[in-house]
Amino acid sequence: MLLVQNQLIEAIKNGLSSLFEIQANDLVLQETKKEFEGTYTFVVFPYTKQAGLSPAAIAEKLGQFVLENHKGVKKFQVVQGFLNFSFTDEIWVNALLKIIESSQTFTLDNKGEKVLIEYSSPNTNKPLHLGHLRNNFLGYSVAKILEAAGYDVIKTNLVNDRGIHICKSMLAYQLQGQGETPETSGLKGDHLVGKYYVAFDILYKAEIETLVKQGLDPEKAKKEAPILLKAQDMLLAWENGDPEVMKLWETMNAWVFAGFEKSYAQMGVSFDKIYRESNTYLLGKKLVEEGLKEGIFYQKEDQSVWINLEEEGLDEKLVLRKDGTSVYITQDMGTAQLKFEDFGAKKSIYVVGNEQDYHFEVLFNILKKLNKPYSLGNYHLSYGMVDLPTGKMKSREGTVVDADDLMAEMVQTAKERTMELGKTDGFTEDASNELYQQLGMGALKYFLLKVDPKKRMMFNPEESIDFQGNTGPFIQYTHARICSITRKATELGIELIQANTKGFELNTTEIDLIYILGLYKSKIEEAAETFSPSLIAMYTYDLAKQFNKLYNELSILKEEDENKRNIRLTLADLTGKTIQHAFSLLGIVSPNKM
RNA sequence: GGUUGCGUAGCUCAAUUGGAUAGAGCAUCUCACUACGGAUGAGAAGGUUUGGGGUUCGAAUCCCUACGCGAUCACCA
Repeated sequence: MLLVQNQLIEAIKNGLSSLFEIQANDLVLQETKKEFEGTYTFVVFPYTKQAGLSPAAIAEKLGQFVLENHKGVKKFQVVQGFLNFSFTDEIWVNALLKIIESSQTFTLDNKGEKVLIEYSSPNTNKPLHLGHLRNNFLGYSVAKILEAAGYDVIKTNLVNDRGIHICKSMLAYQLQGQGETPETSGLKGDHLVGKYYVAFDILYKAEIETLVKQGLDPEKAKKEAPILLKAQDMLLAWENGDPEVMKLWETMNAWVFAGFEKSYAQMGVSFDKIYRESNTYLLGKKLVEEGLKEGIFYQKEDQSVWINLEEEGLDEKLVLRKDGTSVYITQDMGTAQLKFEDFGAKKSIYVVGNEQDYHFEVLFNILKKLNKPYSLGNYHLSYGMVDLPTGKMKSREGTVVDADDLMAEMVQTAKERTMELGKTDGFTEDASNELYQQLGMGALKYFLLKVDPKKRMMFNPEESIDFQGNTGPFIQYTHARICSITRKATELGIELIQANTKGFELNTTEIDLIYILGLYKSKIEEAAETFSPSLIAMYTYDLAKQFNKLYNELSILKEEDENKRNIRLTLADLTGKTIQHAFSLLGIVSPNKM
């Protein structure tokens, strides 16, 4: 389609220049609105002054010129200042053949450029929740899209396995754990540890209350609660390598990692390399020391280390505490350095929620000041929070939608829905269970990915995620239906169209479908540039919808005209393959039967 | 309070980056079928794009302003 589009642009340019002596460089064609006839629309309003004619008159003359000078244009229509063009059927069939040829491999040419993407980034003090699901699905999908767009992608995960919050779970476990393990409790490791994170908060709040009752200022009470002080001591002990603390930390972390591994497997996401902050924070400290020598950082009287970013429009920022322990940003500096040493990629994408916009602005500015070779290609893919009707999720207060629970629920819903419809007749038990997985996870992933990543989105746990309309299962269904058609076609010995492009007559439904199919590769490109899986999701929906429309209006295998039958089968086949590929970019499986 | 993002149908989301009568799904109502898979298709209804001003041939989109909702401004991560 691109070729046709460019030819049309050229023809319009020539028309403008020879009719009105207007030299226009960047002409943009728009898609013609559904209610009008045509494929592309050229807006002539901007040229009325230069041409000295009414918009309609310009459009009329220009349309006539293009019709005479461009063989592929079948007709044009003028509506006010909008000039709409339609192409001949032959152009469309040729376009279809080109699309098929280029869809042999859907991926774009290799760009010879490495890109790092970091996503997931869980804390090892609690299980994953709904927000993490959006993060993981997004990160995985963006990685897939970048790969398809021709980049060499390295997926990384930075696990936040150290810090005061980890000590909180540990401390509560020490106090109340009584030797409980995942085995004895029957709880998944991350859930067990999360239980003690909540327990800490309860103890902490109780202590604050007591202190306040004793007449202490609430703000002061928050800082001086004994259990909090103990947690701080524990962090220091950890950084000093205290054997007992280290042992507990290792044990509890191992539980959490085992739990996460299961969750990741269920999500269908993976990583090329997993980093742990416990391994990178020392490197961060080293970078701080270097920067201190070079005068990029400075030390205050209490020994804490800072950077001044006021010139960049930001504040002073702490990079090392007065007791010498590292903070969040110290670790991120170390990780950035380590990632560069490991992979040498100059482009790096961080998939992290928009609550950390400020943090990443600071981090990227620090890296620039340090003049690191990887300091210019950083991008914070800042996605919006998932809101519940009750407001924001808070782990400590238990107002979270747990990731494992939600995924299990989705699979269960898929099962019920499928059994209601009696769709698993002839399936083995294993096959049915696999199908429920694919459908349930497809619904969930599509639900979270179809929305523009930058935007906040709403999730209502009371209303289950749909399986009809603009949903994953709707598109999966379309794919399965197409598979059924192509299976039958093979049995009947019906063939796809070959190179012969003469003598085909097309309906608008077919033309519209060819048009959409032709957009796919440019959608991949666009999604890669904007890091937006939602573009792929919306595209796939449009494609499936257009195919279903055709399916309802026209016969495919029962069509008696051989040319028509074969071209429709070709369209079905290509649609199925495109859906399958597009969904793979979203991390969604397209079953052949459902 | 400073910084920053957002506000579109009852609900959840779109809108080709300034273009035509603002589009989909869900929910509501009507219709199509002995079908190549109905987890479908066609249609109705639903909107002063938060309010008010401005910029121009043309504004959901850009500017100003008021209101509303988030995020952030930690020696938490």
